[in-house]
Amino acid sequence: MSNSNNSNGGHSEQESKDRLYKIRHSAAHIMAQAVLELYPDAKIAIGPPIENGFYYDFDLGKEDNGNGKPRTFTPEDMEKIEKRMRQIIAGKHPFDYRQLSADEARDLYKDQPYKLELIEGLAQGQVNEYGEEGDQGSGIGDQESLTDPRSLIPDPHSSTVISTYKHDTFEDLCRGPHVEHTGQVPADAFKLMSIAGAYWRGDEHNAMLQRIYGTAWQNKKDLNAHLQMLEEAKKRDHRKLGRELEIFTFDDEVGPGLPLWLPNGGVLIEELEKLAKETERKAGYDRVRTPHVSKEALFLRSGHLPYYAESMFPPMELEGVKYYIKPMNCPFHHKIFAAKPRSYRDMPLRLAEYGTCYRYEKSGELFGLMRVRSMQMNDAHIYCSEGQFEQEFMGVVGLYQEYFRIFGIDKYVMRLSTHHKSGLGKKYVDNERLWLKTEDMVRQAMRNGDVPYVEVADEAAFYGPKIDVQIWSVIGREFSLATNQVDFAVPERFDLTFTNNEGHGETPLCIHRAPLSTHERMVGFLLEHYAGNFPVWLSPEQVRVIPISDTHNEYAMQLTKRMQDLDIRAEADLESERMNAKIRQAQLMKVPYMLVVGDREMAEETVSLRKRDGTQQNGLPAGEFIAMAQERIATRSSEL
RNA sequence: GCCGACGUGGCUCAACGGUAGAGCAGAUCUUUCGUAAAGAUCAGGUUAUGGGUUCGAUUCCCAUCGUCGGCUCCA
Repeated sequence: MSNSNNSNGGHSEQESKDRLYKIRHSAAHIMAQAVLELYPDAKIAIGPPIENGFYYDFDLGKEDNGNGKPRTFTPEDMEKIEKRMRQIIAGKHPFDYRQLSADEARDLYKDQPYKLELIEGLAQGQVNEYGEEGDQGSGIGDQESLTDPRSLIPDPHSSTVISTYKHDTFEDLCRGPHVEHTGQVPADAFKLMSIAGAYWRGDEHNAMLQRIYGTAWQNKKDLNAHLQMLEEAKKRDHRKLGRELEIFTFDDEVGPGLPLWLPNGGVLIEELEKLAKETERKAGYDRVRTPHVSKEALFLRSGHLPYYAESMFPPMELEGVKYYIKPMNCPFHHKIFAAKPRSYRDMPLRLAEYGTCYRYEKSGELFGLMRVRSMQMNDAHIYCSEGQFEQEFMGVVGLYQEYFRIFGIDKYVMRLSTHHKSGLGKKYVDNERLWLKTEDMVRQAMRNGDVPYVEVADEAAFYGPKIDVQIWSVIGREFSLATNQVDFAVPERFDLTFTNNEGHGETPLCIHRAPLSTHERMVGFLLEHYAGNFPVWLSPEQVRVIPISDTHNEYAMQLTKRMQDLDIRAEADLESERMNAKIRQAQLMKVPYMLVVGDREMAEETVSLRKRDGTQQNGLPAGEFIAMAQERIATRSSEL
């Protein structure tokens, strides 16, 4: 979502960014005032600026309709709030900063429990300043930290006292900065976008608050551009394109999160698999195959069950033994490693499988192809010695980079996810020494390979740190595409060993990796990435032959057959339709090449080539076109 | 799972207490046409499902299922 490049001539980019930050932050305060005026009993939580706008969280209590359910905002409320916000803006109330002690703050917010809780955190934060460092993730881009509610907690280094900003009747716990007065928030350049539920402090055990999202810009033009961009984004939403291009579908009787791949989707998957198999063969991987179910014992051994049971389909019991459908492939691969004694000469051992896994994702988490319950993973496990680790790990990073080059993916962030002390023994394997060691190995490898990354604490897998490649769906949702994980724990649980060159048993490290993600997420992502305009090699239908009238059908069929025999995915459109209509059909299906054939072409053994982008080349010898198409396909060219 | 909104033929949408209508897609017939839509006819819906209110429900209420926007979680 980061490519909304608005050019503000005259201002530096940084100035412009700062200004937007202040506008959005101030708009959040103004909205909170408006809400408090309309709902005097509302409890206010937090309201930070975020990418493209701002939000504020409220607790409206349970009064009203007497049904005991929390009171919620309605779309009509949004209009009222927006209207009141404009009035506050017109009032040009100055934003005044002041500092106060914790006790003064407690008194000021005595009726605001959420604020009181924040104040306690701040007060304690000061104590902490001398002890252990706070929870701040480092090095992540500002947009990231903007979306993190924790960033609202004032900077511990500057807050020996608590600060507030006040405008008109509203005073909020805040470290700023803000515009000078409310009039500097452009009244025609903001819009309240949606109402959503959100947990207090992002914790699902806490109360569910009402969040209002707004978008705010420097001027009306930018606002309109943003709204326009959202409209455009909807058009390339993979769910919409997936239906239009007949890639996949869902069926109520099959179940939520269980996609059915239509023939066109089948082609995409076959091509991706072909790519993966070729690449992995060259990189020294061995292909294996494993069952979809196993006894409970396997997942108990791997340690997944206690961490993962919630996300697994419930077990089925047969002859007194519980079986689970696999949510991941690793335990099976570990068993393949263990199938015979291993020597250092076998290492590294790279076991690859496009494994089909099932995860019982919570119903509200499902999202088109990006988050599903059945998935085929571009999985592999690399068993290696510590000395081989760096080369193997970076070999995988190299694979990503090669794939991203092929697909022209450049908008991604590599994210190193590390453990957090507080989760040891719960979320994470309880061995801090190995955590620190492996995390450092990954950092070292990334640095040596000169690969930029950001680091985030408390996001690791339970068995070790990982590098995820973060991407964004076209509507702005963030996902991990590829993943590359270090596992220092599970091989030991499986008693995996190899004999080293000194004749001693040694436990290997395991790298779990999925550079092409799952078919589901990859196809979902690629649909949006290409807006459905797949490169020729990936296109479900590569060539559509369009005879002008039925006297040309035979020539069209001959041509089509000739291409099909060469493994080009070609179809002839023999419908009783006008050529224009046939071209339109092919355009809508985003077929890269259309070959129009009529009397002239038939006589000369040529084709009239129309590419998807509208360019045209008449009188092209058929053989020449075929050679060109074959070359594009064979080299997986991105060129049309 | 949580908060909210929504759910009409394959798709996009209309009607909104009086018992469903259009365009596209589909089928048939006519048309044989030079770079994004030829014409006609036909077929297709127990208005997600199950209850309730009512003389009468697609329209109002409840539940279930599903989808969407978020939260939480994640490949």
